[in-house]
Amino acid sequence: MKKTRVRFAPSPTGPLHMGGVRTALYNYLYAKQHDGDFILRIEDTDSHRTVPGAEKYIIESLRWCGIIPDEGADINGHIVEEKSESHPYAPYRQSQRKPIYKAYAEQLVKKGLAYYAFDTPEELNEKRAEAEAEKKTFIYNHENRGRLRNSISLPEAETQKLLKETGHWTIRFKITPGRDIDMDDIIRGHIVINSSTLDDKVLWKASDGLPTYHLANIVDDHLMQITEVIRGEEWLPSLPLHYLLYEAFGWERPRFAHLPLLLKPTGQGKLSKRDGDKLGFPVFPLQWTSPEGEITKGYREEGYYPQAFINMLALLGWNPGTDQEIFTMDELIKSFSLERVTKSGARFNPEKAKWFNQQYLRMRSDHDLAREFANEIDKKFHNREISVSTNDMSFAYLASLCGLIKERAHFVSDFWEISHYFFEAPVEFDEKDVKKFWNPGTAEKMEEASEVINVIEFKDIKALISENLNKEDMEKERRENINKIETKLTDFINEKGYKMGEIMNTLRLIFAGQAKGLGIAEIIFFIGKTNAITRIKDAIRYLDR
RNA sequence: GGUGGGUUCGUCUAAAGGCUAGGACUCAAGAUUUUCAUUCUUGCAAUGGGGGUUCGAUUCCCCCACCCACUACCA
Repeated sequence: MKKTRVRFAPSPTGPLHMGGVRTALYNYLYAKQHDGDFILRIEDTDSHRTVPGAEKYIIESLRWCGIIPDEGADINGHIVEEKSESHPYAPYRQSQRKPIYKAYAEQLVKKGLAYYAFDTPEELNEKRAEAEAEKKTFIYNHENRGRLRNSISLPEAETQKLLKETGHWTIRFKITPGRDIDMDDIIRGHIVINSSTLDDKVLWKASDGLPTYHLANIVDDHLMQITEVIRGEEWLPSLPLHYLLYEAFGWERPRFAHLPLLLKPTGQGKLSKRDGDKLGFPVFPLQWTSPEGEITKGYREEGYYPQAFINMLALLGWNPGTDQEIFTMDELIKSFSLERVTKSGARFNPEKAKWFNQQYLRMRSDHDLAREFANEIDKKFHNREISVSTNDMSFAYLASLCGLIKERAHFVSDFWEISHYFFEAPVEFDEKDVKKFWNPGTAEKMEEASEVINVIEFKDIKALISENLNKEDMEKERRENINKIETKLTDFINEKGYKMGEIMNTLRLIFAGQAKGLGIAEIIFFIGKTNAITRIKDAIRYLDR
């Protein structure tokens, strides 16, 4: 049994988008499930389209997602250029494999399966334009090649002369017409195509001495002993060509699987790189800065966890056949199968993506969340005093707070919005809520509430933290103290015959600036007695004018 | 235009000829809660159309419609 070897072979023409990440992911899952290798190969045979930084971006994106190539890139995230035991097929960048390809193309010419063509791009464009004017399509194929300038139509001497004198000739694959090509796709099953519909594709071009995608792809997949080619559906039309190429070389071909496309959330067409900013969700895993300096945000910068991002992508076009939706990478490796990949294109749903992140946020420990939240705060207020990350005392406070608010957020970046009033008194009060809850007599009730709070004997969060309790005791104490505050407050409200909603919401308005948020007892427990009373006094002064 | 691929709730999908077409996201309602959120319950909502084959089609076959991809010396 041959060792499973699959590859992800992106072209560094720009940032990798999420469709590309999914293709890489499926390759990776398949490889790991079969105890095989996942190879990264850079297909940069079009030097004009190569974008500086794109290659690095692709590798970093895959690393962020936890998709680490076994071959192709080293542990530092650089494409491997020198052969070694762990990288026997180096270099893994096609531009650096340049010397390899010409001989293979020539080999096909010798076999009579390919030929030299001398038509210039301008000549061909002209032909295409002419055909289009007649509402036809110009195809470089068996019908036309006899009328074009190539080694089939031209005398041998002329061919030799042109090969020597011109620098822009190409080698084209000679398609024999009238053959039904039987193909198998792991996802789509049996497909038949007649070779007459194919054109004589360029395999190699003298202008830059480089192969085209098709040749480079087949040669490298063969040389690198690839066993399964898992790629996007846009390659399905090239499958017959690739079958014929393997046949022409006399090589055993890999098995093929063509993945469904990722479609735009709204409107028509496949998800494209431009959709991101337009529709308000990222299309890229990481932030991308174009060579022109234009910045596009990625999932990482939007606050997504890579695990959530990967999980979401895995389920876009594949399902396990069960109701399970949350998967770790290891679980994905165990459950994945190409047979259960969907055939039809999948429309990407940004709402579901957020939901996935919410699920992962909740699974996170308070400690981890606190660290992430501290970073957020530092980023937000690097010039202000609210810096909690460096202070152990505050960090414990943060962790405890995170445990309380994580149910209410999709992202850590939501945390500040939800909990800012734990760090500083509200700077303004919601007008509607003031109108609703601040009536004649409210000030007096708040005075009373403030007195009640003043006499409650409780330890606030800071006091508990300073006691260095263990986890269980801490949790127990926390609950007991919050309960105590709550009981005293409700007793007061009931004894006075006040309305629960009225008093509680007014207090919330005072503490949080609006009539929504966490439990009053929890807020008091966190901001502490002194702080709570000060806020009430200040609010009365401010609102009771 | 040509070639190929596809088509189940708004979206992602399950049902490999056989229970009332199931689940998730979204949305709505209710319960819980001092508010918001969470949680729980309930609800809305689909087999593109037409022919076959069959006792019985989401499923198999044919035609149509629509969507998508490809159609470069790009990948």
